[in-house]
Amino acid sequence: MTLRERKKLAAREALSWAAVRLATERGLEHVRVDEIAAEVGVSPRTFNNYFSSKEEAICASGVDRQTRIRETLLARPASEPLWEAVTNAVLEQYSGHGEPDRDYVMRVRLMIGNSALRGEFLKSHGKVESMLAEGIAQRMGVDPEQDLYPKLMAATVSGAVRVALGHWLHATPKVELAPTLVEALKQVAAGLPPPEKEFPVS
Amino acid sequence: MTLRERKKLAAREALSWAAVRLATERGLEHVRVDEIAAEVGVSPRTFNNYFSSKEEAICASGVDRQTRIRETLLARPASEPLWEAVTNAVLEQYSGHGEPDRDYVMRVRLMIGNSALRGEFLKSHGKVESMLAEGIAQRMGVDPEQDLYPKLMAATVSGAVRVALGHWLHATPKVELAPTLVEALKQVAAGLPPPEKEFPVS
DNA sequence: AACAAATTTGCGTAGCACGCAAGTTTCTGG
DNA sequence: CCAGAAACTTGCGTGCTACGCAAATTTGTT
Repeated sequence: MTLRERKKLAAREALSWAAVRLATERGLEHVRVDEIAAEVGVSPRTFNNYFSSKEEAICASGVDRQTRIRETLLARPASEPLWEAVTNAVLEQYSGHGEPDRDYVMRVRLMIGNSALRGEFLKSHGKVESMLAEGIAQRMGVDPEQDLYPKLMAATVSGAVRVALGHWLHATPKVELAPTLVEALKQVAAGLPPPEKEFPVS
Repeated sequence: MTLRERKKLAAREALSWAAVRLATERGLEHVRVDEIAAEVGVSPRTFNNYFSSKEEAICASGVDRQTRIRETLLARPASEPLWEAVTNAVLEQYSGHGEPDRDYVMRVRLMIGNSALRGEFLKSHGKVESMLAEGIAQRMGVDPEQDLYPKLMAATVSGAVRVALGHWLHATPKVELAPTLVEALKQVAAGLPPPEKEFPVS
């Protein structure tokens, strides 16, 4: 990787993290773009070369990492059934911060809590969803524009992840993330069978 | 319904439609907030009392209508199985413009095509998703904060609708909307079984 | 070392969201 | 029908922001 690219990536990440840090400290509305730029030692104009809003900058650090879900998925053994592979790929994404990653929690809470960020959060999940769809299509060897399946599965998985994240954040008493993710994915993979109040007949 | 409320609603809809009309004519970036306000005969400041951006205004007309999905769902006969009721509720939402509603097509195409609007589009679908989750929870008689199921199903359905819409818009040759929706919903309700290349056993 | 390509930066501009404090319309109860 | 209250509209002012453009700087290539 060339120097240029490394520098660019570093700047991008630095800006994103600075944005997150300042926003968690003072609240998003009390952070100005200039300050984020200053924090990194870069001109305000440059900030806008990387991101077109502070909201985007805040979400970027998450998206960038999760965008690799495509590769993560393709790296799974080909023998694995599709749903299993996808589930494992998702879990790998979130296994870095197994549980006690305060920073990560803060960031997600920030994103979901602040209404100005929720929109950008959804937008960012959209990007991840595209990546995932590509990965699925590639693994299945089908054209994602022709066949509904990949996008459908990507949307479903992405939705499940989103819901699981939200639940994990707000649940009282606390629950663990990984099991919640697994449970959510298992349910959608089973077609969300309506929970029976009585025991189902065998 | 009191006069005040009627006027307010009328203003809101007028603003939203004016925004859509102007945006389809000239492209979003060549529409200024002042013009939208002028078109409706209202002060620019008032526009911002209703919407906090042109993007929001454009999506609003769609969201407002679809927000009724909660009532639509609750109005379905209680005897109907959940998935069936949800599917029918969704179809009802989109049956008004069965197929040839040019205005509607233009608006959706505008929203999905323009990158500035895609974010707002996702945001708006998020609102619909919440409504749907509430409806499902209410119909099931469970607490949506406690039980994952309603949000999970809402996210899944909402994702399927989104994908179906996208496919319907871009597919060549053209496909019909309703069958596409039904197919997408059927697939997610079945847990997206991996399509077999060979015939499945039994 | 020298040239080409990409990136940063400052400047200028147009636009926008929103708080606030009148002014205006609608609603309510007597 | 008529006050007084409540809701909504409007104009103004302000600070922030996104982005085009062109010059300066940095990085890559031969």
